[in-house]
Amino acid sequence: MEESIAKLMQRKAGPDTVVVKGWLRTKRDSKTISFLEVNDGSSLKGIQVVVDKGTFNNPGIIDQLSTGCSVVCTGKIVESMGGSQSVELAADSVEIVGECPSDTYPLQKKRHSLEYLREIAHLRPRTNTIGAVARVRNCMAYAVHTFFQQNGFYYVNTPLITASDCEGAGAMFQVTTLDLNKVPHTADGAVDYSKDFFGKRASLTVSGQLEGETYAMALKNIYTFGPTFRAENSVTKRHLAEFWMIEPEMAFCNLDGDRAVVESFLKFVFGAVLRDCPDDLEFFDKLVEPGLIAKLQHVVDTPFAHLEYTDAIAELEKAKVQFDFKPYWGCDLQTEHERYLSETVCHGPVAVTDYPKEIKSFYMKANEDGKTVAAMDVLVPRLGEIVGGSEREYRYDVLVDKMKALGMREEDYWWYLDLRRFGSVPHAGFGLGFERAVMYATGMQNIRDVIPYPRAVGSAEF
RNA sequence: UCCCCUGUAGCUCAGUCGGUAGAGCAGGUGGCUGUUAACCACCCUGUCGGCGGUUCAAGUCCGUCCGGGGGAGCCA
Repeated sequence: MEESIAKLMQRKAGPDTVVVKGWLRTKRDSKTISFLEVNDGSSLKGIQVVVDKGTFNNPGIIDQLSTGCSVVCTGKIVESMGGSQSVELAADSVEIVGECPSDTYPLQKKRHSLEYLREIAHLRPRTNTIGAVARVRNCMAYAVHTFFQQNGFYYVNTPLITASDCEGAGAMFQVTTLDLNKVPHTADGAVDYSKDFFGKRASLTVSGQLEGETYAMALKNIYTFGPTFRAENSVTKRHLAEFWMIEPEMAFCNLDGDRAVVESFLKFVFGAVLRDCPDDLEFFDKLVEPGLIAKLQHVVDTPFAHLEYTDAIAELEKAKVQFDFKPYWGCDLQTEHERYLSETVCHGPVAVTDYPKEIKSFYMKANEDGKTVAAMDVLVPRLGEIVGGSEREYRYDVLVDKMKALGMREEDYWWYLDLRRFGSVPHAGFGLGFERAVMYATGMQNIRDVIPYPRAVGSAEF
């Protein structure tokens, strides 16, 4: 394996000949000397390659170098005379691997708008911002697996194509091989899905939770981490049609246990970014969200507060600030409420639990009071909700009654109900939208800038 | 789906009361310098998103369609 530029720049000056491969970000020329900044994505800042035209064997090549071209440079690591880097490469040779015509190359040595970069999503990872996002995203994905693996969770791959509409979490994308110009019909005029690929109507999954629960009933602690799809007709900076979700599920676990896992999980993931991506975070802190590092450090250092929904509403009702939406018992918390609870009441992350059953999903465990369910949202400063979770209803009769009340058909969930018939145990879990977490860690304001190729309504270029 | 904003040079944007378009950056040329988004001078660059309308005259006003952004709803 070749040494990355990030590794090379940690070296001390030495007599060894080293090779630098990467893309030219900028060239600063003078009569006798030329400075090249070469980046290979291993760090925000590239290595400075210095060409002394007097001793260089191929000075003509310098004129052919332009922003974006790929190069192979060989030379020795030397101490830098400039102020912005400790070492640099004194080049013996520079070779152009792929040229990059400057009159048509869409990226320039200047700041571009993120909107413009979205139009050239295939080139934008070469920019500072999107490159840094990619490294932070990678760090977080690795940390997610590390956290669960270290704590005895098994990684379960739940299906992407499903025939069940989990919890009605959102509009679904239909999956079919039927000829849309010749859709087969049954005698009563409905679409005849028995002729379709799966013999029944199928869709892309909106959540792997129900399938995840089945494996938690065997492996005790599991997690999923994969793509999820919502055909929601919403174009916002916080929604995607295709996004990645993390959904752990723990058997023999109640809501308090769930809350404890969330807290250590979030602290671990954000802690990993603080530890492993300091340069990228500094960049985001400086140019994207001032105070970002302090915000993340605060999440890592502060014990999460805990408020029951009823107490949270009481706090909101006595708040001195004017909300756009007046809070009352039974209302769903608006983002403004969530931020107030986290920022003003708790001064840090807070888990709000025990919500009214009417505003939560069918599978959440009913509490003794008959009014609330064992649900939990983790709220963080500046963002609001970052995680939603619950203890699941594990009592067969209670669950069936609830489904009936909602008009759900038992036979559609026969396998899910089987879990409550055969060795049922209290269990709990939560879901985290990975891109939302990456937004929080980077300060990026639009979800389309934290995933390589965003899919949204009317937008699936590339 | 609803509401608001927006579309002008390769990029970021200005363009007043309607009178046939301008700056910075990028690019080109030359100069200068161990430079750091280098710097200095000069030069080049336009179906003003599309279509239609009002007007002597439309980048500017009106209608409509398309693209982009933000908010609401819904959520992860």
